Amino acid sequence: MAVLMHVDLNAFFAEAELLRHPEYRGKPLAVGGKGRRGVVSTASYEARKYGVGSGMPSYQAKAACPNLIFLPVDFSYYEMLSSSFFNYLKRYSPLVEPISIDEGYVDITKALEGVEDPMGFVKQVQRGLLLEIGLKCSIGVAPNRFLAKMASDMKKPMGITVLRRRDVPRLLWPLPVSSFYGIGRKSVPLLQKAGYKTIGELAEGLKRGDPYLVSFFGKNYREVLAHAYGQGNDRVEVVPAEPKSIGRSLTLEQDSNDPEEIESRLEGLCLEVGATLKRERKEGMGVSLTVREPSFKNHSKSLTYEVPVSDGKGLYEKALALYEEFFLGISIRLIGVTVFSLRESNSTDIQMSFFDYGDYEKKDATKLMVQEWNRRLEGPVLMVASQVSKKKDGTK
DNA sequence: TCTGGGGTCCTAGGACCC
DNA sequence: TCTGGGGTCCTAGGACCC
Repeated sequence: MAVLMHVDLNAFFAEAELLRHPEYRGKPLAVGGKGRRGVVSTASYEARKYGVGSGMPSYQAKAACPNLIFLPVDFSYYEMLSSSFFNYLKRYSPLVEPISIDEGYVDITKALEGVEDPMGFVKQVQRGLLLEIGLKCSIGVAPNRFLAKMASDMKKPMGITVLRRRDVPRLLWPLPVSSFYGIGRKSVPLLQKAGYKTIGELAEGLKRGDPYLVSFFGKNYREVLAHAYGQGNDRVEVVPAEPKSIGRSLTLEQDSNDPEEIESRLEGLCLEVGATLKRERKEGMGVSLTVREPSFKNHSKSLTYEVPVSDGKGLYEKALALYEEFFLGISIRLIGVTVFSLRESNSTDIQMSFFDYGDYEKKDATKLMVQEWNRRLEGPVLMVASQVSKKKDGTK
């Protein structure tokens, strides 16, 4: 049987700030958006005593805790620490799967062979992380991903929880359905109304095949049933999955219906997405524009094209067309743009620097590049312009 | 002074093809 | 005339996670 650890960094953003601001240690601290509409990303444990927590509007956090030290999110710093964290984990087993910036799975089945004190091994992982990098973590140890994840949540901070299948009735079933991984804000009240308050009650209903639950969970039914009885996938994927979409969004400081303001924000977002596409060497066949109304009602318009979007400028043209066609004049709280149907971009920096070939078929772009080379080298012309067919656009 | 930002996955309906 | 059925792609919306 597999042995998996789920390692979860405790109050990661806050602890990361405390590492470089030791003077704030012992004081209530929160990391989040400082703007009028900002929210708390992470609160330190001291701040949590005041009721400050993730998702709370920043102004409310400051009201709840007047001494709160409030710092902006510094993602690239956290990413740096995060990669140290995952590299550290790889010293115990090569089978490490990052799940997010602050948590991951480690398959320690092999690593534990011949180890006399498995609990000591796990304690060493936790202590070493604190000693060497200065980060606190909670660790769940279990025979599969689901149980390991549930286990790491059970003791925080600096907890270690072993959750074997035989422990499920005692340790998992008494928990409220809200703590079940995959059951969120919207589902909890519905399940409660149907009489399922604890995971144990849910497990019983699932086993019984309650038609309400069958329809409620749909194609996930079998997996949820397995999870409720402590069974599940035990594979740890070491090779990172390719991203499926890249996007940016922005909540405006004030709701606006001013096209000039909105378009300039949109352009900024598109340029950022374009920069990420370039850095990740990706291009996308689809563009989606998202708008949130002041009422919090979301709308999205998306289109798939025949020619990939690979840079910020080309993205902005498409996003702007969607904005003008569908959202011009309406009042907006948030605007976002996403590129999807990603594929590997084979464009090199040299190709990109010659010209923007976003409006051309890819093969034509290659022809154009040859032309460009020939022109610059004043060498033989290998192709003539008439052979290059210009395509209007990939818009369907 | 209500409610961020970056993602993944699922559902459902319509178009289209065979 | 009285309405197939499966598969795939696209789009819009929404739940959920960190």
